Amino acid sequence: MTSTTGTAQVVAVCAALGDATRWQVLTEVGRGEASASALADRLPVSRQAIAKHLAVLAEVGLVEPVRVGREVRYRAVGARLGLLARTLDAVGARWDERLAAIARLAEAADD
Amino acid sequence: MTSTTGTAQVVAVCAALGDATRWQVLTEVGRGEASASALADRLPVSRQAIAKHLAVLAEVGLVEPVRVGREVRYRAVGARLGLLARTLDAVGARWDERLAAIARLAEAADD
DNA sequence: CTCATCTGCAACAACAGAGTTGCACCAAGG
DNA sequence: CCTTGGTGCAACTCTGTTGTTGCAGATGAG
Repeated sequence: MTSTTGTAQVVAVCAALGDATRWQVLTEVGRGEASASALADRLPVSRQAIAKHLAVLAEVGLVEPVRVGREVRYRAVGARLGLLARTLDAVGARWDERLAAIARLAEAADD
Repeated sequence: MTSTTGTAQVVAVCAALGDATRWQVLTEVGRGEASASALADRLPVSRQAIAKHLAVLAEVGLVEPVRVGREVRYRAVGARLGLLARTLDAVGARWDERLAAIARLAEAADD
């Protein structure tokens, strides 16, 4: 198990986050554990559509199923989002650092 | 000017990052400024496909066009990625903090 | 036991997007 | 001037995804 996220997983998680309805489902789950049926009452889509979104979110670890009696509630996993955030930040920092290095070289060449 | 990213923009940027080919284009640009034609030589897709990906990336600010003579080179904007990372991290932290608060309540109820 | 409710599977329609090819246009260099 | 390499636009195909409806199966409540 790596502490850094592979590029394939980065793409997968971002793809999961890159849908307006799915983001709405995710944030709603973030407000508190909820089942697909409960979410269908609050959101303007059918229960099955929400179930599919939850399956996608669970696939990449952004959400976790919790069996409560006969219903399946889902809870948001903040750590997964935090891990992605750190990976993205590291990549972005590398780009900017590279540009800064080039800028330093150009400045040194002026002498 | 907000220091936090709106949900619509979060979804848009994540959607831009949620494609394997586009991520490949982005990381290649991150290695150094490059034009669509130059990228087409290194990647297994046509120049027009790359041009579309660059347009999507530029739309959300992950990449920036730089005119050099008659060619248009693109450079990766790490700050944009860093901003997204901070937004995602804040959201994830909120979820986990909420869960921790519930855990504290449950523990207090045990007394 | 019976009923209501929640879940899961499957088939289908509709839309979005990724990729291609082809052509026109512009600008630098011989 | 003319050629060459780069960009931009448009149309088309094709695959994947989103969302729907319908039905069957499980499971707790009365």
